[in-house]
Amino acid sequence: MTTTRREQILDTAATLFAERGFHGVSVHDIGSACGISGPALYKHFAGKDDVLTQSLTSISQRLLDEGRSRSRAAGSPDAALGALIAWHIEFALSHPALIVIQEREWANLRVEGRREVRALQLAYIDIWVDVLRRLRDDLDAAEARAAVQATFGLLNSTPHSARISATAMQSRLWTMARSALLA
Amino acid sequence: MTTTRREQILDTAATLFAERGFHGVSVHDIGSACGISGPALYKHFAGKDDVLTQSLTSISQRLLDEGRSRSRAAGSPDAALGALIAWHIEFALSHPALIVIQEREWANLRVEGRREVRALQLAYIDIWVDVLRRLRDDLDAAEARAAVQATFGLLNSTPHSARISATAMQSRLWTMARSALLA
DNA sequence: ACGTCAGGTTAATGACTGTTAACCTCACAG
DNA sequence: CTGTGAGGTTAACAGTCATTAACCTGACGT
Repeated sequence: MTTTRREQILDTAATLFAERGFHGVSVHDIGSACGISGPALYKHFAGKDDVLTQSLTSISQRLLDEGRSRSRAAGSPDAALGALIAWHIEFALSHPALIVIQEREWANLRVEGRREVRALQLAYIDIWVDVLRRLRDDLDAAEARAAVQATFGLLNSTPHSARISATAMQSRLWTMARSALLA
Repeated sequence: MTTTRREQILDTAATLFAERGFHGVSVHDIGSACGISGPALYKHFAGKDDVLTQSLTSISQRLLDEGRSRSRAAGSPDAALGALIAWHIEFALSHPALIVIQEREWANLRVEGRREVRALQLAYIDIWVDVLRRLRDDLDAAEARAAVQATFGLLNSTPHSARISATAMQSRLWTMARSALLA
Protein backbone atom coordinates (compact mmCIF):
# COMPACT_ATOMS: atom_id res chain seq x y z
CA MET A 1 0.00 0.00 0.00
CA THR A 2 1.15 3.48 -0.90
CA THR A 3 0.40 5.58 2.13
CA THR A 4 1.97 9.00 1.82
CA ARG A 5 3.42 10.71 4.87
CA ARG A 6 0.46 13.07 4.75
CA GLU A 7 -2.05 10.24 5.04
CA GLN A 8 0.02 8.62 7.76
CA ILE A 9 -0.10 11.81 9.78
CA LEU A 10 -3.87 12.15 9.31
CA ASP A 11 -4.33 8.55 10.38
CA THR A 12 -2.22 8.54 13.50
CA ALA A 13 -3.45 11.99 14.51
CA ALA A 14 -7.04 10.78 14.26
CA THR A 15 -6.25 7.86 16.54
CA LEU A 16 -4.53 10.06 19.10
CA PHE A 17 -7.31 12.66 19.00
CA ALA A 18 -9.84 9.89 19.59
CA GLU A 19 -7.90 8.64 22.61
CA ARG A 20 -7.00 11.85 24.40
CA GLY A 21 -8.91 14.65 22.69
CA PHE A 22 -7.58 17.41 20.43
CA HIS A 23 -6.04 19.51 23.21
CA GLY A 24 -4.66 16.41 24.91
CA VAL A 25 -2.35 15.66 21.99
CA SER A 26 0.71 17.76 21.11
CA VAL A 27 2.31 18.12 17.70
CA HIS A 28 5.30 16.36 19.21
CA ASP A 29 3.08 13.41 20.08
CA ILE A 30 1.75 13.24 16.53
CA GLY A 31 5.13 13.50 14.86
CA SER A 32 6.70 11.09 17.29
CA ALA A 33 4.02 8.48 16.55
CA CYS A 34 4.87 8.86 12.86
CA GLY A 35 8.61 8.37 13.30
CA ILE A 36 9.33 12.02 12.59
CA SER A 37 9.47 14.64 15.25
CA GLY A 38 7.45 17.72 16.09
CA PRO A 39 7.77 20.62 13.69
CA ALA A 40 8.21 18.33 10.66
CA LEU A 41 4.43 18.30 10.64
CA TYR A 42 4.46 21.85 9.26
CA LYS A 43 5.94 20.58 5.98
CA HIS A 44 2.56 18.91 5.32
CA PHE A 45 -0.02 20.97 7.20
CA ALA A 46 -0.51 24.63 8.05
CA GLY A 47 -0.78 23.76 11.73
CA LYS A 48 -2.35 21.48 14.27
CA ASP A 49 -5.80 22.90 13.59
CA ASP A 50 -5.34 22.13 9.92
CA VAL A 51 -4.74 18.44 10.67
CA LEU A 52 -8.05 18.22 12.51
CA THR A 53 -9.87 20.18 9.83
CA GLN A 54 -8.61 17.98 7.00
CA SER A 55 -9.47 14.87 9.00
CA LEU A 56 -13.03 15.90 9.70
CA THR A 57 -13.84 17.21 6.24
CA SER A 58 -12.47 14.09 4.56
CA ILE A 59 -14.45 11.85 6.92
CA SER A 60 -17.67 13.77 6.38
CA GLN A 61 -17.14 13.87 2.64
CA ARG A 62 -16.59 10.15 2.49
CA LEU A 63 -19.66 9.33 4.56
CA LEU A 64 -21.74 11.61 2.38
CA ASP A 65 -20.47 10.40 -0.99
CA GLU A 66 -20.79 6.71 -0.30
CA GLY A 67 -24.13 7.18 1.48
CA ARG A 68 -25.53 9.10 -1.47
CA SER A 69 -24.29 6.55 -3.98
CA ARG A 70 -25.57 3.52 -2.07
CA SER A 71 -28.92 5.16 -1.44
CA ARG A 72 -29.32 5.96 -5.16
CA ALA A 73 -28.35 2.45 -6.17
CA ALA A 74 -31.12 0.92 -4.07
CA GLY A 75 -34.36 -0.08 -5.77
CA SER A 76 -36.80 1.02 -3.09
CA PRO A 77 -36.92 3.35 -0.07
CA ASP A 78 -36.91 0.29 2.12
CA ALA A 79 -33.78 -1.06 0.44
CA ALA A 80 -32.20 2.38 0.55
CA LEU A 81 -32.70 2.61 4.31
CA GLY A 82 -31.17 -0.82 4.76
CA ALA A 83 -28.21 0.15 2.60
CA LEU A 84 -27.63 3.40 4.52
CA ILE A 85 -27.67 1.55 7.82
CA ALA A 86 -25.30 -1.11 6.52
CA TRP A 87 -22.88 1.49 5.13
CA HIS A 88 -22.79 3.49 8.35
CA ILE A 89 -22.19 0.34 10.39
CA GLU A 90 -19.45 -0.77 8.02
CA PHE A 91 -17.70 2.57 8.37
CA ALA A 92 -18.14 2.81 12.14
CA LEU A 93 -16.84 -0.69 12.75
CA SER A 94 -13.78 -0.32 10.55
CA HIS A 95 -12.87 3.25 11.55
CA PRO A 96 -13.84 3.73 15.20
CA ALA A 97 -11.36 6.56 15.74
CA LEU A 98 -12.76 8.55 12.85
CA ILE A 99 -16.30 8.13 14.15
CA VAL A 100 -15.23 9.29 17.59
CA ILE A 101 -13.51 12.48 16.48
CA GLN A 102 -16.21 13.29 13.98
CA GLU A 103 -18.84 13.41 16.69
CA ARG A 104 -16.69 14.91 19.43
CA GLU A 105 -14.08 17.30 18.06
CA TRP A 106 -15.94 19.49 15.58
CA ALA A 107 -16.23 22.19 18.25
CA ASN A 108 -12.44 22.63 18.07
CA LEU A 109 -12.53 23.68 14.43
CA ARG A 110 -12.07 27.27 13.32
CA VAL A 111 -15.21 28.89 11.91
CA GLU A 112 -14.51 28.23 8.24
CA GLY A 113 -13.82 24.54 8.67
CA ARG A 114 -16.65 24.13 11.13
CA ARG A 115 -19.13 25.52 8.61
CA GLU A 116 -17.86 23.21 5.91
CA VAL A 117 -18.01 20.10 8.10
CA ARG A 118 -21.42 21.06 9.42
CA ALA A 119 -22.74 21.44 5.87
CA LEU A 120 -21.47 18.01 4.90
CA GLN A 121 -22.96 16.44 8.01
CA LEU A 122 -26.31 18.08 7.35
CA ALA A 123 -26.30 16.84 3.76
CA TYR A 124 -25.61 13.33 5.01
CA ILE A 125 -28.45 13.57 7.51
CA ASP A 126 -30.75 14.82 4.77
CA ILE A 127 -30.17 11.69 2.71
CA TRP A 128 -31.38 9.62 5.64
CA VAL A 129 -34.29 11.96 6.33
CA ASP A 130 -35.50 11.81 2.74
CA VAL A 131 -35.45 8.03 2.71
CA LEU A 132 -37.06 7.76 6.12
CA ARG A 133 -39.92 10.10 5.32
CA ARG A 134 -40.74 8.08 2.26
CA LEU A 135 -41.39 5.19 4.63
CA ARG A 136 -42.97 7.17 7.48
CA ASP A 137 -45.48 9.81 6.40
CA ASP A 138 -46.35 10.44 10.07
CA LEU A 139 -43.01 12.20 10.70
CA ASP A 140 -42.43 15.85 9.91
CA ALA A 141 -38.97 16.98 8.89
CA ALA A 142 -37.81 17.94 12.39
CA GLU A 143 -38.99 14.70 13.97
CA ALA A 144 -37.37 12.67 11.24
CA ARG A 145 -34.11 14.55 11.72
CA ALA A 146 -34.18 13.90 15.46
CA ALA A 147 -34.86 10.21 14.84
CA VAL A 148 -31.97 9.98 12.40
CA GLN A 149 -29.53 11.67 14.79
CA ALA A 150 -30.62 9.35 17.57
CA THR A 151 -29.91 6.44 15.26
CA PHE A 152 -26.44 7.83 14.56
CA GLY A 153 -25.89 7.82 18.31
CA LEU A 154 -26.87 4.18 18.40
CA LEU A 155 -24.63 3.19 15.50
CA ASN A 156 -21.72 5.34 16.66
CA SER A 157 -21.70 3.67 20.06
CA THR A 158 -19.57 0.78 18.78
CA PRO A 159 -16.23 2.30 19.78
CA HIS A 160 -17.47 2.43 23.38
CA SER A 161 -18.61 -1.18 23.62
CA ALA A 162 -17.46 -3.86 21.16
CA ARG A 163 -17.26 -7.03 23.19
CA ILE A 164 -18.89 -9.35 20.68
CA SER A 165 -17.65 -10.37 17.24
CA ALA A 166 -17.78 -7.86 14.40
CA THR A 167 -20.36 -9.80 12.43
CA ALA A 168 -22.57 -10.33 15.47
CA MET A 169 -22.33 -6.64 16.29
CA GLN A 170 -23.04 -5.75 12.70
CA SER A 171 -26.29 -7.66 12.47
CA ARG A 172 -27.45 -6.64 15.92
CA LEU A 173 -26.92 -2.95 15.22
CA TRP A 174 -28.64 -3.29 11.87
CA THR A 175 -31.73 -4.80 13.44
CA MET A 176 -31.80 -2.31 16.30
CA ALA A 177 -31.40 0.70 14.03
CA ARG A 178 -34.03 -0.49 11.62
CA SER A 179 -36.69 -1.12 14.24
CA ALA A 180 -35.85 2.11 16.06
CA LEU A 181 -36.40 4.09 12.87
CA LEU A 182 -39.54 2.26 11.77
CA ALA A 183 -41.18 1.97 15.21
CA MET B 1 -31.80 27.33 45.98
CA THR B 2 -28.76 26.78 48.15
CA THR B 3 -25.93 26.10 45.76
CA THR B 4 -22.60 26.11 47.52
CA ARG B 5 -19.52 27.42 45.76
CA ARG B 6 -18.33 23.84 45.46
CA GLU B 7 -21.46 22.78 43.57
CA GLN B 8 -21.26 25.88 41.43
CA ILE B 9 -17.71 24.99 40.41
CA LEU B 10 -18.70 21.41 39.60
CA ASP B 11 -21.60 22.67 37.53
CA THR B 12 -19.80 25.27 35.47
CA ALA B 13 -16.75 23.05 35.04
CA ALA B 14 -18.96 20.29 33.67
CA THR B 15 -20.44 22.68 31.14
CA LEU B 16 -17.03 23.93 30.04
CA PHE B 17 -15.60 20.40 29.82
CA ALA B 18 -18.57 19.41 27.67
CA GLU B 19 -17.96 22.33 25.32
CA ARG B 20 -14.19 22.26 24.87
CA GLY B 21 -12.96 19.06 26.48
CA PHE B 22 -10.98 18.61 29.69
CA HIS B 23 -7.65 19.79 28.30
CA GLY B 24 -9.31 22.66 26.47
CA VAL B 25 -10.38 24.31 29.72
CA SER B 26 -7.96 25.96 32.16
CA VAL B 27 -8.45 26.47 35.87
CA HIS B 28 -8.54 30.17 35.11
CA ASP B 29 -11.46 29.57 32.74
CA ILE B 30 -13.35 27.65 35.41
CA GLY B 31 -12.75 30.15 38.17
CA SER B 32 -13.48 33.06 35.89
CA ALA B 33 -16.85 31.55 34.91
CA CYS B 34 -17.67 31.30 38.63
CA GLY B 35 -16.84 34.93 39.39
CA ILE B 36 -13.68 33.95 41.26
CA SER B 37 -10.33 33.66 39.65
CA GLY B 38 -7.88 30.86 39.03
CA PRO B 39 -6.20 29.41 42.07
CA ALA B 40 -9.23 30.01 44.32
CA LEU B 41 -10.36 26.64 42.99
CA TYR B 42 -7.77 24.97 45.19
CA LYS B 43 -9.69 26.00 48.30
CA HIS B 44 -12.40 23.52 47.24
CA PHE B 45 -10.63 20.84 45.21
CA ALA B 46 -7.24 19.16 45.26
CA GLY B 47 -6.67 20.11 41.63
CA LYS B 48 -8.16 20.21 38.18
CA ASP B 49 -8.20 16.43 37.94
CA ASP B 50 -10.12 16.29 41.19
CA VAL B 51 -12.91 18.44 39.74
CA LEU B 52 -13.39 16.02 36.85
CA THR B 53 -13.21 12.99 39.13
CA GLN B 54 -15.83 14.30 41.53
CA SER B 55 -18.08 15.24 38.62
CA LEU B 56 -17.92 11.84 36.98
CA THR B 57 -18.31 9.76 40.13
CA SER B 58 -21.27 11.79 41.30
CA ILE B 59 -22.95 11.50 37.90
CA SER B 60 -22.41 7.76 37.69
CA GLN B 61 -23.54 7.27 41.27
CA ARG B 62 -26.71 9.20 40.65
CA LEU B 63 -27.57 7.31 37.47
CA LEU B 64 -26.99 4.03 39.26
CA ASP B 65 -28.93 4.80 42.44
CA GLU B 66 -32.01 6.15 40.76
CA GLY B 67 -31.93 3.47 38.07
CA ARG B 68 -31.75 0.73 40.68
CA SER B 69 -34.54 2.23 42.73
CA ARG B 70 -36.88 2.76 39.79
CA SER B 71 -36.18 -0.69 38.43
CA ARG B 72 -36.96 -2.26 41.82
CA ALA B 73 -40.16 -0.27 42.19
CA ALA B 74 -41.55 -1.58 38.92
CA GLY B 75 -44.00 -4.45 39.01
CA SER B 76 -42.77 -6.38 36.00
CA PRO B 77 -39.65 -6.69 33.83
CA ASP B 78 -41.54 -4.89 31.11
CA ALA B 79 -42.42 -2.01 33.41
CA ALA B 80 -38.87 -1.97 34.75
CA LEU B 81 -37.44 -1.57 31.26
CA GLY B 82 -39.85 1.26 30.55
CA ALA B 83 -38.92 2.95 33.81
CA LEU B 84 -35.19 2.64 33.12
CA ILE B 85 -35.61 4.17 29.68
CA ALA B 86 -37.73 7.00 31.04
CA TRP B 87 -35.24 7.75 33.82
CA HIS B 88 -32.26 7.82 31.48
CA ILE B 89 -34.09 10.12 29.06
CA GLU B 90 -35.14 12.39 31.90
CA PHE B 91 -31.53 12.69 33.06
CA ALA B 92 -30.07 13.14 29.59
CA LEU B 93 -32.54 15.83 28.62
CA SER B 94 -32.11 17.84 31.81
CA HIS B 95 -28.32 17.46 32.14
CA PRO B 96 -26.84 17.29 28.64
CA ALA B 97 -23.41 18.48 29.74
CA LEU B 98 -23.15 15.74 32.34
CA ILE B 99 -24.09 13.10 29.80
CA VAL B 100 -21.48 14.40 27.41
CA ILE B 101 -18.56 14.38 29.83
CA GLN B 102 -19.59 11.06 31.33
CA GLU B 103 -19.26 9.33 27.98
CA ARG B 104 -16.27 11.28 26.69
CA GLU B 105 -13.91 12.33 29.47
CA TRP B 106 -13.45 9.24 31.58
CA ALA B 107 -10.15 8.54 29.80
CA ASN B 108 -8.71 11.68 31.45
CA LEU B 109 -9.18 10.32 34.97
CA ARG B 110 -6.31 9.01 37.07
CA VAL B 111 -6.33 5.26 37.61
CA GLU B 112 -8.10 5.23 40.97
CA GLY B 113 -10.98 7.44 39.85
CA ARG B 114 -11.22 5.70 36.53
CA ARG B 115 -11.67 2.34 38.22
CA GLU B 116 -14.37 3.70 40.49
CA VAL B 117 -16.31 5.36 37.67
CA ARG B 118 -15.97 2.29 35.49
CA ALA B 119 -17.34 0.09 38.26
CA LEU B 120 -20.35 2.34 38.73
CA GLN B 121 -21.02 2.42 34.99
CA LEU B 122 -20.80 -1.37 34.78
CA ALA B 123 -23.21 -1.74 37.68
CA TYR B 124 -25.64 0.57 35.91
CA ILE B 125 -25.34 -1.41 32.70
CA ASP B 126 -25.93 -4.62 34.63
CA ILE B 127 -29.27 -3.36 35.90
CA TRP B 128 -30.37 -2.88 32.31
CA VAL B 129 -28.92 -6.21 31.21
CA ASP B 130 -30.75 -8.11 33.96
CA VAL B 131 -34.07 -6.56 33.05
CA LEU B 132 -33.53 -7.03 29.34
CA ARG B 133 -32.59 -10.69 29.58
CA ARG B 134 -35.75 -11.38 31.52
CA LEU B 135 -37.64 -10.20 28.45
CA ARG B 136 -35.30 -11.65 25.81
CA ASP B 137 -34.12 -15.19 26.53
CA ASP B 138 -32.48 -15.32 23.08
CA LEU B 139 -29.71 -12.92 24.17
CA ASP B 140 -26.61 -14.07 25.97
CA ALA B 141 -24.96 -11.72 28.46
CA ALA B 142 -22.49 -10.22 25.98
CA GLU B 143 -25.11 -9.56 23.32
CA ALA B 144 -27.43 -8.00 25.85
CA ARG B 145 -24.63 -5.76 27.07
CA ALA B 146 -23.85 -4.64 23.53
CA ALA B 147 -27.53 -3.92 22.92
CA VAL B 148 -27.76 -1.88 26.12
CA GLN B 149 -24.68 0.18 25.28
CA ALA B 150 -26.03 0.85 21.80
CA THR B 151 -29.24 2.06 23.43
CA PHE B 152 -27.23 4.39 25.65
CA GLY B 153 -25.70 5.81 22.49
CA LEU B 154 -29.17 6.43 21.15
CA LEU B 155 -30.44 8.08 24.33
CA ASN B 156 -27.25 10.08 24.88
CA SER B 157 -27.47 11.60 21.42
CA THR B 158 -29.86 14.32 22.63
CA PRO B 159 -27.15 16.89 23.33
CA HIS B 160 -26.11 16.66 19.67
CA SER B 161 -29.56 17.17 18.18
CA ALA B 162 -32.51 18.56 20.15
CA ARG B 163 -34.48 20.63 17.66
CA ILE B 164 -37.92 19.47 18.66
CA SER B 165 -39.73 20.09 21.95
CA ALA B 166 -38.56 18.26 25.06
CA THR B 167 -41.77 16.28 25.42
CA ALA B 168 -41.78 15.30 21.75
CA MET B 169 -38.14 14.24 22.01
CA GLN B 170 -38.87 12.35 25.20
CA SER B 171 -41.63 10.21 23.76
CA ARG B 172 -39.81 9.63 20.47
CA LEU B 173 -36.66 8.45 22.20
CA TRP B 174 -38.68 6.23 24.50
CA THR B 175 -40.37 4.50 21.59
CA MET B 176 -37.14 4.15 19.62
CA ALA B 177 -35.18 2.73 22.55
CA ARG B 178 -37.90 0.27 23.44
CA SER B 179 -38.29 -1.14 19.99
CA ALA B 180 -34.52 -1.25 19.45
CA LEU B 181 -34.11 -3.32 22.61
CA LEU B 182 -37.06 -5.64 21.98
CA ALA B 183 -36.56 -6.11 18.24
C1' DA C 1 28.24 17.77 -12.61
C1' DC C 2 25.00 20.64 -10.54
C1' DG C 3 21.30 23.50 -8.56
C1' DT C 4 16.93 22.96 -6.47
C1' DC C 5 13.68 21.70 -3.56
C1' DA C 6 10.86 18.44 -0.76
C1' DG C 7 11.20 16.85 3.62
C1' DG C 8 13.69 16.37 7.43
C1' DT C 9 16.55 18.33 11.75
C1' DT C 10 17.49 21.24 16.23
C1' DA C 11 17.16 25.69 18.70
C1' DA C 12 14.59 29.42 20.14
C1' DT C 13 10.26 32.07 20.95
C1' DG C 14 6.47 33.79 23.69
C1' DA C 15 2.25 32.37 25.41
C1' DC C 16 -0.16 29.59 28.47
C1' DT C 17 -0.48 25.60 31.81
C1' DG C 18 -1.41 23.68 36.81
C1' DT C 19 0.17 24.49 41.14
C1' DT C 20 2.23 26.67 45.29
C1' DA C 21 3.25 30.51 48.35
C1' DA C 22 2.38 34.52 50.75
C1' DC C 23 -0.84 37.69 51.92
C1' DC C 24 -5.51 39.87 52.79
C1' DT C 25 -10.31 40.18 54.79
C1' DC C 26 -14.03 39.51 57.46
C1' DA C 27 -17.79 36.65 59.88
C1' DC C 28 -18.15 35.00 64.12
C1' DA C 29 -17.26 31.85 68.51
C1' DG C 30 -15.13 32.54 73.05
C1' DC D 1 -12.69 42.69 71.93
C1' DT D 2 -10.16 39.28 69.95
C1' DG D 3 -8.10 35.72 67.04
C1' DT D 4 -8.94 32.24 63.97
C1' DG D 5 -10.12 29.96 59.98
C1' DA D 6 -12.71 29.82 55.57
C1' DG D 7 -12.36 31.68 51.27
C1' DG D 8 -10.58 34.96 48.58
C1' DT D 9 -6.35 37.70 46.25
C1' DT D 10 -1.85 38.40 43.33
C1' DA D 11 2.92 36.90 42.25
C1' DA D 12 5.93 33.51 41.06
C1' DC D 13 7.27 28.63 39.61
C1' DA D 14 8.70 25.24 36.32
C1' DG D 15 6.77 22.87 32.33
C1' DT D 16 4.65 22.45 28.12
C1' DC D 17 2.51 24.24 24.10
C1' DA D 18 2.28 25.65 18.92
C1' DT D 19 4.91 27.92 15.91
C1' DT D 20 8.97 30.01 13.49
C1' DA D 21 13.76 30.22 11.96
C1' DA D 22 17.90 28.48 10.33
C1' DC D 23 20.13 24.76 8.78
C1' DC D 24 21.02 20.08 6.65
C1' DT D 25 20.45 16.20 3.33
C1' DG D 26 19.87 13.60 -0.69
C1' DA D 27 17.10 12.47 -4.90
C1' DC D 28 16.57 14.07 -9.40
C1' DG D 29 15.67 16.78 -13.83
C1' DT D 30 18.60 19.20 -17.00
